[in-house]
Amino acid sequence: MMCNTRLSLSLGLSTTPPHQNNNKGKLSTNDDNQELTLCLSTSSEFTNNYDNNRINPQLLGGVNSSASSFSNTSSVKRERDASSFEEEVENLETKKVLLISPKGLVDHKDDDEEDVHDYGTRKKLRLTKEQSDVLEDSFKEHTTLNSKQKRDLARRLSLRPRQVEVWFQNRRARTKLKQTEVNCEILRKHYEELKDENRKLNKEIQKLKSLKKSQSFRVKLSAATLSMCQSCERTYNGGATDNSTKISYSIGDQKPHFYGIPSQIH
DNA sequence: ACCACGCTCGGGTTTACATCA
DNA sequence: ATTGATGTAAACCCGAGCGTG
Repeated sequence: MMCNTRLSLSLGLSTTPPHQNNNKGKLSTNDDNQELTLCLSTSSEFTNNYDNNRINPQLLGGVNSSASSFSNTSSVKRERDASSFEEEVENLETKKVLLISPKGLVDHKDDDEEDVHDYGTRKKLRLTKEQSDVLEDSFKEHTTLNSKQKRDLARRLSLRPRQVEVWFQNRRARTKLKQTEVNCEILRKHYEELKDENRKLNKEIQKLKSLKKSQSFRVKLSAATLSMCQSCERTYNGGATDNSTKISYSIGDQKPHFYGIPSQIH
């Protein structure tokens, strides 16, 4: 257990870290922070103070101006079960020393405010099995939530509506990703089939080419039996009488014109 | 019609945490 | 027992679209 006692004293106007700003990324000043606060606690107590009672980390840490400036904390044991706000306040009351302006400590966190570690790093809540199951069941019924459904679900699961909203957003993203993977696999199989078909067709082409070659060889052997091509009327007449092997060549035509051979090419 | 505002969503990213070698 | 790599998922950021006053 960490017992590094920390003493923090800060004074003055501070800027809310972007990551905890409700206005998503837009920096804003918080006039309410114009207060003098002195906190004495262990590091884990700092966590509780900030997570549950919304002390601005600027007030705890002092002069830093970004969330990452507070991230040098050791890992904090995650809280699987959401404890009630009252319990947290009670814990705080026994641990903290608050000299001036308790406002920051006693304000209940808003729906959109997230949990953060001491010094401003966000704390990641793991949903319990039961919470996940309920959310999954709800997702099966409807992949999006209206405000009332969200609130009801949040109340039922002791979560903030924002957490329910985020869960559904991430769940939809996961579903889509999975579907994309399935589609990708289908396309891959289709591609393999086409490749296979293409290979077969190429084989067929090679067969035909070799057949054509052998036929052309036969033509050479029976060159003397050529006769007129009826379509182009160009003649290389060898005077043969057997028209089963007759062939004629046309000027400007690469393809030989066959006679007597069942309509293979012409 | 235009504007400001709030809300929600999708897509992408960050990061706390768990697990495993 | 410790540690680094890796995967997962909660939380976040941002831009876009829509409804409303």
